[in-house]
Formats: sequence, structure tokens, C-alpha cells
Amino acid sequence: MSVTIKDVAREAGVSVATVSRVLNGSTNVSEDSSARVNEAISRLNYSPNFLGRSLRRCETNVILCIMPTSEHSLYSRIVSGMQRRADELGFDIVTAVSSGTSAAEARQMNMLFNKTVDGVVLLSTQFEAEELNRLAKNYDIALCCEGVTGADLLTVAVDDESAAFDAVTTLINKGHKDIALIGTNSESTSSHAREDGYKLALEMAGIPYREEYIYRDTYDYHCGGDALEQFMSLKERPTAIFAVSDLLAISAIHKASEMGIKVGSELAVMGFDNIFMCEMMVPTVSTVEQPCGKMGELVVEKLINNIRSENKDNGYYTVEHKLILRSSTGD
Amino acid sequence: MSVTIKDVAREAGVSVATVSRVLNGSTNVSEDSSARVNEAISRLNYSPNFLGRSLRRCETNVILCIMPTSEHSLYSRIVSGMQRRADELGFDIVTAVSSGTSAAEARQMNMLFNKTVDGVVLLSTQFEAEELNRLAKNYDIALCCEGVTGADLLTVAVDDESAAFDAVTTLINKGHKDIALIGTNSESTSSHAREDGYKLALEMAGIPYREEYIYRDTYDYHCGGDALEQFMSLKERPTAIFAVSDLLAISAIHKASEMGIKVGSELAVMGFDNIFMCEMMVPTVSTVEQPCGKMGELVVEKLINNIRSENKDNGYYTVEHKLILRSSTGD
DNA sequence: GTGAAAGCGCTAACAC
DNA sequence: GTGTTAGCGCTTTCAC
Repeated sequence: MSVTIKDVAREAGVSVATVSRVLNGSTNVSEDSSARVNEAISRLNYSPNFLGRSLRRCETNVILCIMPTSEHSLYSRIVSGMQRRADELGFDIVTAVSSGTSAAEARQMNMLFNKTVDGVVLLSTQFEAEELNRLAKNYDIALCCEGVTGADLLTVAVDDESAAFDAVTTLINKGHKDIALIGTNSESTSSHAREDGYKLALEMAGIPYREEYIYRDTYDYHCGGDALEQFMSLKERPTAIFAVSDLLAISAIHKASEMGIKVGSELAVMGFDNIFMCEMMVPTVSTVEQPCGKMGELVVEKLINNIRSENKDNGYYTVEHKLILRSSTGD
Repeated sequence: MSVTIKDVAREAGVSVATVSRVLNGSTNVSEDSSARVNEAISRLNYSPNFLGRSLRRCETNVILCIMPTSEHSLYSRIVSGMQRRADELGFDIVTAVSSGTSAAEARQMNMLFNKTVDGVVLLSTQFEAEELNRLAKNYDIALCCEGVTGADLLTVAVDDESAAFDAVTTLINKGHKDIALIGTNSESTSSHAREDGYKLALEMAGIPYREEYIYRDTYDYHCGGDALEQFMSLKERPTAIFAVSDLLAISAIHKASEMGIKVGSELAVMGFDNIFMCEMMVPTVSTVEQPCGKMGELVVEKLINNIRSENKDNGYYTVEHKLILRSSTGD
């Protein structure tokens, strides 16, 4: 059916070994042979079978990126960065969406076990630290964007606590004292770290922590609006809100707008992630930007190093965040 | 290094053939052997090498979905549908992002040529019809969401012309006569078909087509706002706008809001696609919904049929669209 | 500079 | 019901 290296060899009048040498850029081939092989290749429209090659070489040069959803511009941008660097290093990136379920994630991890891919990058995971540590012993796995407490494997992420600290401190410097937090009950470490940063910022400014200014639910869109409703039902309404994700911030802004509250002047709102929508909203949304492209590049580079090397780097690499101030905080 | 079928065979005290039979659910294995093999498998934590299997079977049971961007909820939802159906049929879906460049797309198509995947679904493509027809002769390729004029291969999409016709007719039925169009100059067939639907709706209602009510640029976000500015500079401003994509509609709404124009009452805006953001905007955005999940399921099912069969189905399958009316049209 | 041949891990045809 | 073996397409050692 398909044209193989044998066909090329026959067509070029050389052995398969010579064809293979040409394919892999070996120097030990005469110009004449090389030319005849290349000619045969294009004449037959030959494309090497990577299954054979990978089986023989015990490597695929493919990295799988598993993400909970592809509907998050944060992830898309990380993947773009991964692709950029992978391309330079001769690797391909393929992605799979786990929908945040451990069943799907486990199934997709099979591609690692059955040698379909050389390594995996997890953008947020359902696996426990223990399980990850066990897996990382035998396979090349990395976390990106979202660390796991207690997991001892290659990780690239922003310093969530310090980023949240900066965000809230910015609100404080604008004169706000009554600052509410929209957090989550999820097990995600980033959510907790951002909450820690919020608390620290208040503490450093000598502002008392008030339990009624904290709303915790899930990352689901409607929770932002729910939080806002609750905050606005308080006697002492907050004048500013820090949400641990842009989507929650946007939902809160949406609800505020419905309630006739002027976001930007009457109420300041700050999100986290800098998703595209932040610029499209009315008002535009202030937020903390994660350097997605850079995170993707870095994690791929480190992971490929691990794939190629014996002694694994299981470091935790922190990348710089950046505050983006827009209309929702009156900027 | 890795544990292979041989190790399992030795451990279980049987031949590799028997292990293979157990692995593949053959009935011709005694209960005793089967039990011993399964025991050995779990004792050794064995996972079959898919490179070996795929090489031997000449199939991978993996389908690649190439998309121009992963930052479009439309595509994410299509992929979800693809995964759902693929899972039922024993296939895996992996995705790759071409960024809308033919270079990346061509590189990703290599996975088809080098046997890394069994088939490809293209969600919008840079390939010409001719090229696609040539490729489809030898490989299993399908288009989803976006057809290509003159391409004779398996395609699943909505009837863009009829969908746009319905959208514009809805505006007309609301009493609008001055209806502008935000289209594109892109080569995408869907954009053109939607423009045709717009024209047809006007024609059927006896409303004259006015060139100054047409704005064509790219799918880029800012173009919606640019269009709105131009429309509002006209002496006779349109009272309604139909945009060929939600992003363009949202951009126009954003700009209108900046200009103090009340969208929903003073100006009706209708988009296309029903992306998540439609519900998050203030006002929420009326639009035409494409049945993404269904399209994904259908295209995967048909493509797998093609992969498994000799005579290829290169039909063009149309799925039903649905109008979603929200605040931006005063609903 | 080149070819013959072994073997990567697996499945399936064949023999018993 | 089970084992032996050829061979999928490729790379790479070894010999020349």
C-alpha cells in the first residue's frame, strides 16, 4: 500500500541503509548516492513511517499537553509557547482535553505508558502529589501554570501568592480599605496561594481581615455574580474586589452592571490571568498577567532536557507576573 | 528498560502469542492461562507498546484535529463532541493548533503521512480545494465547521447561507429595514455564504441592498468596532447589524457602548457562533448557534467509517443551526 | 562509502 | 488451547 524505505532503496539502486543515512543526514554518503536517494524520495513521494522509526529509536519526539479545558485563553497561550520552543528543539506538541475528570486524564496518560509520546505537561491535574511522584520516577512529566503541593517534579508557574499580594496592594494604594475576595473551595494550590497573598497584603497594610468579605465557591462563571450579590447585601459594602480568576471578576462585573453599580468608579474589580475577554469587556478588566508564552517555552525546554538526560530536573521554576491596570479599577 | 510482552510471557510461563491473545480479548485461551497472564501483567505493571502494535496493525486508532486557534469556544465544543464519539468507537483524539498558517498546518499533516495518526479533521484550513482533493485520495481527511468550495471530501457544517438568512429575517421581522453587515474579505466559504444569506433575506423582504451598509475586513477583533464607527458616520444610520462572527459583533457592541449608543434598544446587533462570551457580555448577545457537539460527533463517526472502509464517503453533511435571541436585539 | 542483517514490540498465520 | 515464527518499517552495528 504505502511506499516504504525499501521502495526508495530499490528505486535509487542502493540499500535501505544508505537511504536511512540520507534520511538522517549522515555524512558518510557519496554525493551521487545522496542525490539518487533524494530523487527517488520525491519521485515516490516517500514519507518515513514514524512508527517504525520511533519503535526502533525508542523515542517519538512528541510531547502531550493535557489540559482541563481548551476554552481558556490562558492555556491556549501556554500551548503556543510550548509549540514555539518544541519546534526549535525538534519536537511536536499534541494536546488533549481532560475536562477536569481524572478518568479522562488517566486515559490520556496512557499515551505516555504505551510510548506514544515521550513526555507529558499537565496544565492543572486531578492526580494527587503521591501519584505524581510515583509516575515521575519512571516517566517524564511536568506541571505548568498550576503546581501541586507536595509534588516533587518539574514545575513552571508564577508565584501566585506574591502576584495576589501585588494586586491587592495596588488596590490598597488606590485608597481602598474594604476589599473583598472572590476565592474558591477547589483544591487548586494557586487559588489558595492567591488567597494567602490577599491576606498578607491586608496584614502588611494594617487592614483587619473580615470573614464577611470572603466568598468561596467554585471557578464556575456564575459564582462571581453570586459573590457580588452577597457582598452588596452587606451593611458595609466593599469598595473593591479581588477575584482569583478573570472569569469570576467578569461575572461579578456583569452582575454589578445589572444592579446599576458603576464598576471602575463606585467599585473597583481586579481579576487574575489576563484572558482575552478582559480587553473586550465594558469596562475593560484590570488583572494579573501570567507570562503564558514564556511558561510554555520554559516547561518544554526543561522537559526535553529531562527526556534526553539521565538525571532528572525536578525543580520548581517561578516566572514573573505583571499587573495590567484597566478601567475596572478606574485606570 | 521497559517491560515488554516477552517479560510478561516469561513471568506467566506462557508464550508471547498467548499474552497477545489475552491482551486482545481472544476467546481461545484457557481460564488458567488467562489468569496467569493477567496476574503477570499487573505484577509487572505492563503496558503494551503502541508503537509495536500500531506498526504491526497498520493503524493507530488516533485522529488528529487541526484547528487555527484553540482560543475559540466553538472549536473547543466541536472537539468535545469528537472526543465523546471517538471514545465510544475506541479512538483517541489529539489536537494541534496551526495558528492559521499553512506552514504549521502542513507540518501537522505529516502526522498523517508518517502514520502517527489514522485520520485528520480540519476545522478551517489553508489548503486549496485541489490540494485537499489530492490528499483525500490517499488519506482519511474530513472538514468540519468550515467547508471549502470545490473540495470533494467528507464535510460536516451548518448551512451558513440559510442560517444567516434566518438571522437577518429575524431582524427584519422585528421591524428593522436598515440592516448593516459586518463581513470579511477572507477566503472562508462560511463568511461568503453568510453574506449571501444576508442578501437573500433583504431581497425576499423587498429591502434594497445598500453598499454603504456593508463592511468587510478580517475576523480580527478590532474590525467590529471599525465597522461600527463607519456605520455611525453615515447620514442614515442602520438600526440593526448582522455580524458574521460573535467576536465582530461583540467588538461592535463594545464600540457602540463607548459611543453612548444603547445596544438592544437604539441598535440591534446579531452575531454568529454562540461563543461563551455572548452570555457574559453586557448586554448579552443574540446569535446563531452551531450545534458544535453534534458536528464533532458526526464528523468523527463518518471519518472512522472511512478509515475502516474501502469506499470513502465524501458527502457534505449539513446540521441544523438555531437562533438564540438575547438582549442585544432587545429580547 | 556501502550493504547485510539483527532487532525494536507487537500481531497473526500456521502448525500442532 | 498453545507455541513458533515471520514480518510491520525503521536504524544501526558490523564487516568489507
